Amino acid sequence: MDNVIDQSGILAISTRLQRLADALRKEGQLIYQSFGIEFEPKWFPVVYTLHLKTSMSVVEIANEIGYAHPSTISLLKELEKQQIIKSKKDKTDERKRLIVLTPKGKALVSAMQPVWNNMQKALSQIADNKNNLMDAIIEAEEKLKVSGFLERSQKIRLSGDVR
Amino acid sequence: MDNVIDQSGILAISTRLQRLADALRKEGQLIYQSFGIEFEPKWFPVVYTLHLKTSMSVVEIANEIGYAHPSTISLLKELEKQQIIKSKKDKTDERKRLIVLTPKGKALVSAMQPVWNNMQKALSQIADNKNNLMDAIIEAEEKLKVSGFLERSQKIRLSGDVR
DNA sequence: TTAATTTATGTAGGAAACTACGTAGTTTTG
DNA sequence: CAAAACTACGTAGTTTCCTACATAAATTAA
Repeated sequence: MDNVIDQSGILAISTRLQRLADALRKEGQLIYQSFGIEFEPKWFPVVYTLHLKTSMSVVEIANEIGYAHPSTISLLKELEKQQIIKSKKDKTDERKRLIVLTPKGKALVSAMQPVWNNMQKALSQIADNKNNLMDAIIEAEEKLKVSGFLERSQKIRLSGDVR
Repeated sequence: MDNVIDQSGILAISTRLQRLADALRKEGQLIYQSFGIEFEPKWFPVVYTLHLKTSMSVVEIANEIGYAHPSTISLLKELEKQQIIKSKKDKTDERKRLIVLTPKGKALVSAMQPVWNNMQKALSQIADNKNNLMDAIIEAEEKLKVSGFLERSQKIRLSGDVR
């Protein structure tokens, strides 16, 4: 609480969230480097998803990781260039591209297991406090699913709350 | 917990943080609009800071809001174009620009008080759960200040934890 | 079975932050 | 007090996501 933004409290929450996301992503990058692994934090959602689900279309991946599909496409381009994934046309639906991990991709996933394990421990240290950050995120997202920020604002306004 | 990324848990925490930040910022924009006020969520840190501190240099603002100074400069450019702030050279230090709210900026801050009040209530609804999101952020940031993500990762690695 | 709609993918460009680097004042130091 | 170091500001370009729009294949409906 040593600066104005901290004091402004919850109003700057999206700023705070983004700052934290940024910090963790950047340090995550350094951790992969420190393990001598060529991998970028932003690739994690796609690669982890393909590791579990084997073969998916572009839009399926996008939905799974909660990204817009153009963002997913550009990640897939990078991963294809790195030969971590490859894709082939779906025989039964010519529109679809089925994405799979390459052998190199699978080897990478294996090699990253200890890194992910390590990161998980470090992140748990950071996020598990009186209030657990991951749980707080999940809870907030659930609230938002029930009724969004705008909707809540309007309900509060209509309830005669003009102070 | 209905998709792979949710299940991957804490490893995707920076993704989750960013997604939430994005969602709140976008809805925040809609709330300002619904109140008929021309204001962007990203301006909040600068404007709120100037509201409290009256007159500050570019770098002082950047430090206060926790942004890199070039980010601050581009926000200040927008705010100057909107005539919400203005700046003048510091007489005693020719390098510095002192930034202040214009009368229009001050009027805007007044007009936004009920909006900020409303948002604060809506955000509290969203963020206050079994785990309070804002407190969780603060606690995690404090942990990071003591020892960063990378540093913790390395300590965990050195402590013979090779599982 | 053609026309309308929906779905899957792709491209282009935008938003909100960042880093790297350069210039010009200010302060410190030898 | 001149040289070196530091500080303030600015520009350029990058990163990681996004939205808007286009096209083509598949499905649904008339």
